[in-house]
This record gives sequence, C-alpha cells and structure tokens, in this order.
Amino acid sequence: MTNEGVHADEHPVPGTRRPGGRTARTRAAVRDAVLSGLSDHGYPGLTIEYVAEHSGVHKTTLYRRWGGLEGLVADALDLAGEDTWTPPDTGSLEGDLRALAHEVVDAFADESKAAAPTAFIAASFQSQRAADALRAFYSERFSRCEAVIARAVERGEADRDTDAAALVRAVSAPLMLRLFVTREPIDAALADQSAAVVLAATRAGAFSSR
Amino acid sequence: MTNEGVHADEHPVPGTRRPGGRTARTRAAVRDAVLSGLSDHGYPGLTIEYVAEHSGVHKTTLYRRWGGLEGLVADALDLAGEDTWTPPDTGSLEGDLRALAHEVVDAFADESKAAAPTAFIAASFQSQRAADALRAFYSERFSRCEAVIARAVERGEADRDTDAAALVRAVSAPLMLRLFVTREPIDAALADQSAAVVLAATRAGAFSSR
DNA sequence: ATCGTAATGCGACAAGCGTTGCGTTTGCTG
DNA sequence: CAGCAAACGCAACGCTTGTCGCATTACGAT
Repeated sequence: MTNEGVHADEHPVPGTRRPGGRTARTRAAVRDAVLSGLSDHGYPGLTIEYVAEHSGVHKTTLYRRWGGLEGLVADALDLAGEDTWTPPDTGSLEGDLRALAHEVVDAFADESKAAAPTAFIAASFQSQRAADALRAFYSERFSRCEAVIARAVERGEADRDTDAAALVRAVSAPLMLRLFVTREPIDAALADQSAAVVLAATRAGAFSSR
Repeated sequence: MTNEGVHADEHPVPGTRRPGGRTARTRAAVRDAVLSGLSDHGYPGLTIEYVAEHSGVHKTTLYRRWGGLEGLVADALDLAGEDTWTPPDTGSLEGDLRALAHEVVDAFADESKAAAPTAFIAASFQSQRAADALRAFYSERFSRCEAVIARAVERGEADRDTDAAALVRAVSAPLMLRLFVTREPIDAALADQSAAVVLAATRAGAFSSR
C-alpha cells in the first residue's frame, strides 16, 4: 500500500547507510528541535529554519534527509510511539475504563503537554506521511489497551467475543471529538460519562461481534 | 515581519459599511472559489492566488478583507452552516441513531464530498478564527440533532433527563475519531455498531444526568 | 593509518507569498 | 444628479521558502 500519489517517496533516506556517530547525533538533535518547536509554536508556527537554528543542523540537510516539515514531524511521531506506556490495571473494567478516559483528559489539560499530540494531528491533515505515522501510532496504542478487555473477559465482566478494538476506541472517541472537531472543553465529568456509557454498552452486549 | 502574537481580529472587516452590489458579488464569488478550491486541492493545497484567479477578485482585496487563508475558510464555513438540514425522523430512536450514523459515513465515503469538511477541520488547527467558526457550526448542528432525543423521550424510549447533547455526540464520535485522528476507514457496519452502542447505553440510563 | 564516499556545511539563487502606495471604480447619501 | 468615501484593481517591492552546485567533514572498511 505504497500509494503515495504524487512524487512517491523520492528520498533515498540518507542516514541509513551510515547510522553511526554524527548521523545519529544530528537525527537526535533534529528530533528534539522539532518537539520543542511544536510545543512552543504548534504545527502552524513550526518552520524549517527554526529547526535548523535550534538543532545546529543546516537547512539543506533537513530538506535532503526529511524532505520538509512533513517528514520531520512524521519522524518525531515515530519516536513518540517508542515509549513504554501501558494501560491502567485497577482490578475492574469500570476502573480501567475510567482511568483510561481520565488519562486523556489529563494529557490535554495542560496546554504544553497537549501541543505535541495536537500538532501531530494537524500535520496528518497536510501530509500523507504524517497521516500514516499517526495511524501506526494509534494502532499500536490501542492494541496495548486491548489488554484491559482481555483481563475483563478473564474476570467475566465482558463476553469472550467482545470487539476490544471498538471498545477501547469508544472510550476516548467522545473526548477526541470535542478536542479536535467540535473544539469544546473537556473535563473529568465527561471522562466519567464516557466510561460509564461504554461500560453500560459492554454489559448490554453491544460490543459483542455476534 | 509584523507582530506574530495573538493579533486577534485586527481587521475592520471591510464590506460591512457597504453591503450592496459589487461588495456582495465579490463575497459570493470568493466563497465559491474557496469551496471549489478546497474540493479540488484540500486545505494544504489551497492558495490565495488560486482563489484570486477563480473568483476574479484581486489578491490584494482578499488579504484586505479576509486577512489571509484563515479568514477565507472561516467565512466559507459560516456559509456552510446556513443550510436547512434536519435530522432524520424514522419513528424510533434506534432508526434515527442509525440513520444519523449512516449519514456521516455517506458524507465521507465520497472523497469529493469529504474534502470541504475535512479542510475545515484542518483549518481549525491553524487558525483560531476557523476554530471558532467550526465550534459554532457543530454546536448548531448538534442542537438540531437533539430533536431526535426529544421525540424519543416523548415515545418513552429515553429518560426525561437524558443528556441529549452528549448522546448525539456519542453517535458520531467513533466515526469522527477514525476519520480524523486514527485515520482508519469507516463503513456502514461501524455506523450500525456505534448506533447500537449508544442505544444500549441510553436504555441502561448511562446518559441520564445526575 | 589510509582511503573512498556518505553525509553535512555553505553560499547563492529562483520562485512564491504577503504587503504597500497609489490610482480607479462603485456604492451610498443628500 | 452631484460628491464623498468605501471598496477594489494594479504594479512593484521585500521577505521567506525551497533548491542547487560545490567544498568540507567524518564514518566505515581495508
């Protein structure tokens, strides 16, 4: 599915043949600069020259290796996915779902913390490459969350044929909708409501894949 | 470079003192050009010069009256909200919710139809003005949807203290999440699932306030 | 240690974007 | 039907963005 449309990936991806010393340093410096730039000015305010100055890497190199802002953000997004986050384990499905929802609220309550994730989504609207990276990120993230459902099934709190992927997405969906689409504020009460809705639907078998 | 800070709305909004003839014509022509531009190239590909050429309005005028792409898109978004859309009325809550969800899927199934709404959301990440217009649009849109809940309450399908605003948002939230955040495909089956989940939660009283 | 070459630095350049000053047209008012 | 000001068109300018050719650095292998 390399449907890249226009100019495919026309970049030989420099930095792969020689992954050592300097190349790795530049890459790390650039990633840091991109993340700090996103936090400071958001995606619309992020410019190549800002990254160049704050990383000490020349403008030309940025264009050559990453092909522009799209690639820079996509690369930073790949890095963001390489963390050790695991879903909460409170001992009950209700507790886990509530904790998950609250994590979303907390993550976007502080504006400085919300800047980078928001910027990634903004970038996904402008760049196919960033969109692919974002899909991969969330796919991986939600996969981890499915452990919550597996435990619930073990405890008999959910049917064995529960659609775990849909369930975990349903928890954060109302929050994400307000954050990125309708632009409404979110709070802890909304997180509780979202978790309660999903829990009730689960108990009613609405997530059972039949 | 001028003040890059929050220059609020620094535009005296020309075209308000003289709403007649030419001014109105240019405004309409510009709006059409913006919408066709969004459909053809999406928000990232939309350029001022494109709007100038396809509307017959000079570049300078566009900058003066709308202040740039942000304002142009925000203005077009205001227009988009002035339609006569009403939510479905199938005679049952389940039917209405399913119809609502399917409308979302249908609206974004065709790429040409999806371009403009997607572009509006993309614009909201880059422009406070577009974000405000988007919030107003969805606020109005969801308000109309609450009629569905009112009818359901009349029929005894939902509690009288049901949180209608949260309920109608919950229907489309999983679809919007996949469209704009996780970038996963959506289909009719997903719409049915979303409606079923919300219906089950409603029957369980999960949307009852307090 | 030495060499080949990948990777980066450097300066200059073309193209596009947004702004500005000024002249012209057009809509409102009396 | 005049007269004024608002809105617009026009051309030119400065700034930013992205690219190119060439020189330099330093990784990796012999």
